[in-house]
Amino acid sequence: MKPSTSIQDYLKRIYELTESGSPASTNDLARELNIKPASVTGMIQKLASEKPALIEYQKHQGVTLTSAGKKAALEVIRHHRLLETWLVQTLGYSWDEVHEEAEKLEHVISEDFERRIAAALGHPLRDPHGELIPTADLKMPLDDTTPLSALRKNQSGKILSIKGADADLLRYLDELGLTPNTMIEVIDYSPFDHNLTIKVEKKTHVLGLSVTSKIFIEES
Amino acid sequence: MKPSTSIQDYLKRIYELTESGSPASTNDLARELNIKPASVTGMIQKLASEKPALIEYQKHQGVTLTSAGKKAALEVIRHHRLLETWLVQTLGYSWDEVHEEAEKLEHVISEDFERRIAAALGHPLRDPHGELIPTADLKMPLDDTTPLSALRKNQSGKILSIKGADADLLRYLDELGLTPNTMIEVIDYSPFDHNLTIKVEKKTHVLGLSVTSKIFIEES
DNA sequence: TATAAAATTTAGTCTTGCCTAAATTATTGT
DNA sequence: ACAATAATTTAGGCAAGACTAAATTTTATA
Ligand SMILES: [Mn+2]
Ligand SMILES: [Mn+2]
Ligand SMILES: [Mn+2]
Ligand SMILES: [Mn+2]
Repeated sequence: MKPSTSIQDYLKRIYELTESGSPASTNDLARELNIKPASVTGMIQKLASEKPALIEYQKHQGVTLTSAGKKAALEVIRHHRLLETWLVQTLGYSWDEVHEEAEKLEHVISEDFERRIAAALGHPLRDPHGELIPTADLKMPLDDTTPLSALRKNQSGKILSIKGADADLLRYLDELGLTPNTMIEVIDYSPFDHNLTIKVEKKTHVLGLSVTSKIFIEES
Repeated sequence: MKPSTSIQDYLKRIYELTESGSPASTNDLARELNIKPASVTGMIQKLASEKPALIEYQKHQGVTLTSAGKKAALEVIRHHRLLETWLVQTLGYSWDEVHEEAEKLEHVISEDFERRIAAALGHPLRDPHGELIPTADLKMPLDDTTPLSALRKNQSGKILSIKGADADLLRYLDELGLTPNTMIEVIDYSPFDHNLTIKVEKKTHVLGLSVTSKIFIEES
């Protein structure tokens, strides 16, 4: 059985929150999903007791995905990222507008639809934010990527992706020319506030940690 | 508030069943929606007591749409038909494949998405089955159309539309070349079984009532 | 190491939309 | 007119997925 829209959203968030390696906490999930923590506990318990279980869960210890759960999560993420790519390419959406639409469509498109848009787009590797698109057999490609916040003076590289769906941030970055495939160089670093001064296309900008932690770089 | 997916499907079916003028019965609705009659009664009572009411209802008398209900129905129908048109045009779906996909997408696309596909398609008047697409301000255009089953020997005309979503029928009609905009002529009529012999592109076919009642003609 | 604060879980409730079984109302054939 | 049949409604239940309030557990702090 295909998981419900609700469950698909839980699994997707759990995937994202556990990418770092550590389990996802009830509260983090509640925040990301805009659902009260008590309700999240309920759903977590349900997902852990499905057969096969979609998540691994021990009281108060947070959750991780089982391989069944991971597969279901990657399915949704593939839909989401293909849809975003497709909306931008064929309907002229801008990269800050697509997320909400894809968030709803991802749950209802058929596998046939997925194949058709993937083929029409030429089986793209990344979505409009530079995020990797899981393959048709539901493997997430590997990526050698560093958050911009980890770079220091004189380091440089190419922007690969922007994490997160904050439309305001995306519009801001767009104005500064900070989009995927752009080359940047770190000019300066302020140790106390973690601000980075970077150079992009002859211009310099000072960016705070809330921005630099969302931008991912391929170092050069 | 936007009606739920369930309610949207009820309103759409009620619209279709009441196009003839007579109210839609509980049983007809139950059959069309694949929902048990008892459940339909429950939903009907709910829709009739919303404020504003979406349907008009008197016990045992069937239902009709109020103007609010009709507007909501036309909204869904517009989505459905634009989506079908778009899936055929941009993703190469055939006319017998699109219905199911549109049936799910119609409930989740945004008004922005609707505007974008309408514009991208050049504001089409009809969907791939020849059905009229409600306008952006939610009026259903008028159509001077006759079911093929009402034509008799020597009458002729152009196929405007095929009613209903039966994929097998659509594939069959496709093979015979009976698609919208095709000219046909009635060669013979059998009064007992209501079979019609028609000529299409030099070929003749004998069609029963279950087929001819689904094909709508502009007489010439 | 004892509290205080924060995170998490439990318990109980609500809404939506469906179901079955039983009761009621309408229609039909004689 | 009246029984049989068909259509519809009522009554009672269930599952999903959310919520609030209260209890519990963990973690942080003094
Ligand atoms: Mn898929
Ligand atoms: Mn979603
Ligand atoms: Mn539908
Ligand atoms: Mn609309």
